[in-house]
Amino acid sequence: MLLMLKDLPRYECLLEAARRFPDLDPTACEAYLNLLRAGDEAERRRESFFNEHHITAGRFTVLMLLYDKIAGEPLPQTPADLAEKAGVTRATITGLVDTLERDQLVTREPGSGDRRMMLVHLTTKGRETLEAILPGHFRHMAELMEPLTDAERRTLVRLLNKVAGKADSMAEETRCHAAAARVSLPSP
Amino acid sequence: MLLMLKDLPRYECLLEAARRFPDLDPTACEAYLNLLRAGDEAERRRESFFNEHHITAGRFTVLMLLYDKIAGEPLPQTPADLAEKAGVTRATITGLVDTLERDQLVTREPGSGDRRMMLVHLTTKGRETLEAILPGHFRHMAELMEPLTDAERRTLVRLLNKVAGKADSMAEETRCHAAAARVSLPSP
DNA sequence: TGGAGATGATTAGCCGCCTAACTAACCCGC
DNA sequence: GCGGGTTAGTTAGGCGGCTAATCATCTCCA
Repeated sequence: MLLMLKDLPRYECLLEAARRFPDLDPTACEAYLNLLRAGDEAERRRESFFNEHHITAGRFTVLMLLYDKIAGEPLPQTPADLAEKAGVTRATITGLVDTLERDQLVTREPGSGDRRMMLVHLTTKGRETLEAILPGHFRHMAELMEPLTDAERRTLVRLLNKVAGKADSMAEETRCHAAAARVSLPSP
Repeated sequence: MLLMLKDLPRYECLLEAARRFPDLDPTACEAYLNLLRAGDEAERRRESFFNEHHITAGRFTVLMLLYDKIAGEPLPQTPADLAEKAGVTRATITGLVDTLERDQLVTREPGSGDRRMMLVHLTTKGRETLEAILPGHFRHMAELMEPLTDAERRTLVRLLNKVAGKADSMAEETRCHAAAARVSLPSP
């Protein structure tokens, strides 16, 4: 969870500041700060909801990934798969699976063939825990989005997708620069 | 930073899932997941930018609060003020100010009158560090929001404000429940 | 066939955020 | 004045994210 300003600067202040900082684009800045704040608020509500159910967002995500295709069968997966789908490093998954295994919500087993691989399975207790949380979680989402009409939700999704796409391409660029740096400096 | 799904479920999957979970509102769920993902992506880009300048988002926020009114004079403030404005606990501010003081970007001094209070000051080095980062930070914001037109930015701000307002009122409600619980259970 | 490099998972250590508990100082009413 | 509740700041401990380094295994090619 990120540290964020509780009360955002007013737009007039941004205009004022833009006079001193030619790089400051007031409408971009306003949109950016509002996005960070709304995302942060939503995350805090989410974590608060999960805390009431004695789980964390990270653990919940792993359980959801193992539960997978909500209509289908739970599917054992490797830590690397989970890391890829969750968008975190494998080391983070190791830590989460450690605590989930301690609480008997998942099990770890050696995988098939390749002896480096592990397979993480959802246990019956894990499935029951998840299914006990899900309805409340869905209601929580619906409550948070309640002030938006369906049309507004569609608009919001469209605009957020534009921003997320841009963020993605910026991340890509950073990775390329890093790779290029590694090539030009073979052994640090 | 929160662990989040990299690829969101498609809308058809949500419709499918809604048949099994009557509490699932597909458009709310889609908007919610997109908000969390976009917020998370933006935070990652932000942290990545700050890392390149050897600072963290938390430390940057504290420096900004001390720099304050961008056009005005740096203003010493108490840790409690900083915590309130940043939306974190006082303990978090203590930790951030510890490292900022170690790096000589701020100083801590006993405050005026009330001997419990401390005043955190921005040092010259702190101000110079911040001013070296700000232009790039503004360009970073502008780049991320570049795919949106001015009209879209205004719309986005309006919709995000609705959601943030709702999140705020939900948090308020939680706090009231907690307070009520404390009253009805005088000594745990 | 055998060694180099790639790819699994894990470990160790840092950081920021949280809550809960503590200390010191303040204020207020008797 | 002085004792009780309140408030400021800190400390201690936990968690979850990250990177970098380690170890085991696999793969591929000379």
